[in-house]
Amino acid sequence: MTQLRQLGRFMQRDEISTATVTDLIVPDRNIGYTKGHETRETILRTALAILIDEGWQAMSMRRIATACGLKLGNLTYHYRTREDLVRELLDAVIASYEREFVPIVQQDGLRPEQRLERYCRLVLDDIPSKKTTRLFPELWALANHDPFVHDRMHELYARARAPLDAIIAEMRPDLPAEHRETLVLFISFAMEGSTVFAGYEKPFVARIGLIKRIAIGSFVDLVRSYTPD
Amino acid sequence: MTQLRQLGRFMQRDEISTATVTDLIVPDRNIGYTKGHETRETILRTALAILIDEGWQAMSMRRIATACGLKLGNLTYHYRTREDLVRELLDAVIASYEREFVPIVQQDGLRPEQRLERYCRLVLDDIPSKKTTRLFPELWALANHDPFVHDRMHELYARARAPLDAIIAEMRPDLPAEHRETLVLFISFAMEGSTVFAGYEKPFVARIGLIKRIAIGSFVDLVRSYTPD
Amino acid sequence: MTQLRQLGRFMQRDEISTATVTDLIVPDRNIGYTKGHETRETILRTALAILIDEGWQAMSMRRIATACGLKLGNLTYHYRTREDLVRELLDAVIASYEREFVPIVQQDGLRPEQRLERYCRLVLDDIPSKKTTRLFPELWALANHDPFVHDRMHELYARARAPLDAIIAEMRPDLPAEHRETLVLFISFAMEGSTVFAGYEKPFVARIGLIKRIAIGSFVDLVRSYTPD
Amino acid sequence: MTQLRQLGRFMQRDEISTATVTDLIVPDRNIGYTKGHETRETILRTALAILIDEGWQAMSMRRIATACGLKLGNLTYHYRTREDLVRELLDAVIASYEREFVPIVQQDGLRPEQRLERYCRLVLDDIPSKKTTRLFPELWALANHDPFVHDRMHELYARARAPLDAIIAEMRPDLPAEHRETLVLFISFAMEGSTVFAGYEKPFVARIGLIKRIAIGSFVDLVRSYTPD
DNA sequence: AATGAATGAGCGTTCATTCAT
DNA sequence: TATGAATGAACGCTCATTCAT
Repeated sequence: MTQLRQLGRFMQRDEISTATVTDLIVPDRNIGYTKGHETRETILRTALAILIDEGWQAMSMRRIATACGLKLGNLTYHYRTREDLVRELLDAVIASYEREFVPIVQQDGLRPEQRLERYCRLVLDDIPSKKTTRLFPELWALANHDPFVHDRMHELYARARAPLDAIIAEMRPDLPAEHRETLVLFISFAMEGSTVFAGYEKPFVARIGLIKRIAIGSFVDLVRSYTPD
Repeated sequence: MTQLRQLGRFMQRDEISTATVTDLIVPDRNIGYTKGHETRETILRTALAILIDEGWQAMSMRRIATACGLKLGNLTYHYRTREDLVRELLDAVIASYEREFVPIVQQDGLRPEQRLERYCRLVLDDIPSKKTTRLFPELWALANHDPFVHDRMHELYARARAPLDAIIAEMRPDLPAEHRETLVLFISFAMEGSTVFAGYEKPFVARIGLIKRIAIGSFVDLVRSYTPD
Repeated sequence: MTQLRQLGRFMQRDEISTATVTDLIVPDRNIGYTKGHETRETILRTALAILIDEGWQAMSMRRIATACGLKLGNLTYHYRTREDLVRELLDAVIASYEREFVPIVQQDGLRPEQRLERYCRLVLDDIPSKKTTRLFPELWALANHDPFVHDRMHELYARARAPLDAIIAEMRPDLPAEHRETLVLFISFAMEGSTVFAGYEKPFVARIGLIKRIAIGSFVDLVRSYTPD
Repeated sequence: MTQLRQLGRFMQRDEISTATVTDLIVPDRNIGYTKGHETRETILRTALAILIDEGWQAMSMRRIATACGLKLGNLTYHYRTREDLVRELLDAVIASYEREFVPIVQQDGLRPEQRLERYCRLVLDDIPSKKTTRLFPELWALANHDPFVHDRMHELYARARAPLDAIIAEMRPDLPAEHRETLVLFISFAMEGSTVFAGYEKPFVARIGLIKRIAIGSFVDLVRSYTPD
């Protein structure tokens, strides 16, 4: 349990993998002043990197400040409270996932089955990334005790499920909405569950290929053959 | 973000749901001295209750001590460091899950398909319990940054998968081990994934019945019809 | 003890009672540039309102700035240091009291006793105002640790006593100066003392009428019948 | 305004006048452990000394800790929050005043007028003490924004007025209660008002003798001759 | 087995002030 | 005039840990 503290103590700025999280877009509040905007971007990127590398508890204001090369006082100038920072961070992170996943299945010219397969493949391809593997379990844990995280996270998931719902509606126009939605739900969280087992540095990450095949095959069969009884 | 603090401020000892977690067994190191043993049990039970009710960060030594009615000094007598306490807590929690799940499928006289269904049903029935919904995401997050938690948790999962592996081996003796294991893995984490969406106080907890039916049907189909190609 | 913080959190700009303190006159240092002068006036008025509503500690540069709708940087342009602001604020506040009280007794055609009564009545009428009740105890406390406040405040009191001294000199030309001055002093601080008990929102504010009658009667008797022995 | 900070910076432990405030009685919570009790006594005495010497704002947890020779962590062990400390401090301070003033007039064998004179003399004798001069204005200012201080303080004053009420009831059994109480009130706050003018290091401290004579004479006359009309 | 006492580090936050633009 | 940015110090508080009794 103590390795976190030790990490925090000895880790230098450069060791943090900010490079892996470059797609955060920070709202530009003071148009015309680019400096502050860049600083806020750096802050969020660094905070996310710490969150990913060392976990929620390590992501303290002081830790973020030193990792950014900022003084604590200046960090609180840009984000007056930790809560402000966390909220904007979550907004940015979640927005980045939305940007990534929503346009996935808008590629026309594919049959719905192919689009289903493609959707699942893209989701499962993302699982073993360090960012996803580390970030989401953190969010799941936080969501249990923090309504804001809970709501934002399930909002993201709802949007991520929308294209899947559209695909299945095409494949199975006969299904009542509730059954269709629950199929979508099942497929969605069956894939999410793989994070803990086949994610970054997880025991079965090497088997992700076979897992993917089994999962996608199973999902396609399910959608094809499901009957509400 | 602040609700933890507020909970901590207003929550009284009695409100903690120790009642829901009565099945912890603490190793009795001092045979004959039952008092200390009971105290250690109370400590772990209380710690778990806090972990479940308020999250990992709230589970501080002070918090545990006051919730137990112990003085801090006495708590550190029983568990010299927080790490000691956490390790024994995780051991006890994980052992309790093992006691719960391992004997599940040893009921003879059932066909393997029935046992598969039964296994999945039992696992999914446990998902919406407060204890499971709150505890496991916490473990998943911790496992990302703490090798001890990582190892103990995956050890638990490995044991939990063993009966499923036996069932599928019976159903599909033709399958190579790797394929069989991966099927088991997929079924296992597909169910785990439901925690975040259909667990205690989660948005789709009401739909757990339909989810269960879809999941089990899908798993049975999968095991029956899977071909390694 | 925490209500200040809560006040600070929830109070909006408009709730501050700037309306009650409109009689501040700020020295215009840049004749011709009225904009800055108006800004300085707004700043002082707002600062006073905060001082009255929330106390000395709440009157921070940031708090004043946001309450004024100014940016902190701009506030420090107008008042380079907090000390500058405080000094000018005190000067303005004290000057406003001087403007209020000095002309009180210059109304001719009244007998000295009537003017004494009138003076006391005016002073006592002012006691239950929010401004006076809140401001003066703050000044008394500050004066104990800050020579500037001490000196400015007693300068104000000295000027406020002057008309009273004139009245009593008329009524009792026989009294030696020291005795007359001490009578003035006694009457003066006997009235000041009522602030804490019968001021704004104080326990005996409802009894201010009877208090006034007792006080004035007592003072008139005292001046009439006092003998140095 | 800056001298407070400088005082805080350069003042050493020994310079604080703890000697002037030795009559605080701290509730003994852990019977048997005298060490902690002594520590808490020292803490309150030191806190009071700082409050008197440097004012409310200077009485920070860090300031108190260093002035006591304690570490901050240890101070918060004895008083978990500043609020706890402040409350116990005020309770102790106010209790000490009660111990001092309540038994004043229980000395029998004196005529009521003599007891009235004696009461006023004792109150006025206390005014120029550093402790009283410094402490009460601080309380008055705090009471304006803090209901706890407000209530405790006026509770003290109510008890302090009780003996005076008894005396006047003896002298003037003909007076209705409300008139008697208001007389008491007037006498009481007329004396309190002298704090700001004739207290410790105040401009008219040298004239306290004459003030005392005028005040007491005036009060005796008032009680004797007051008519409700 | 239990308690009180103490330490040192860290937390989030507020603040007065300075300065470049 | 006015704004954004930054600094350094202090604040109240929580924490894991150690130790004498």
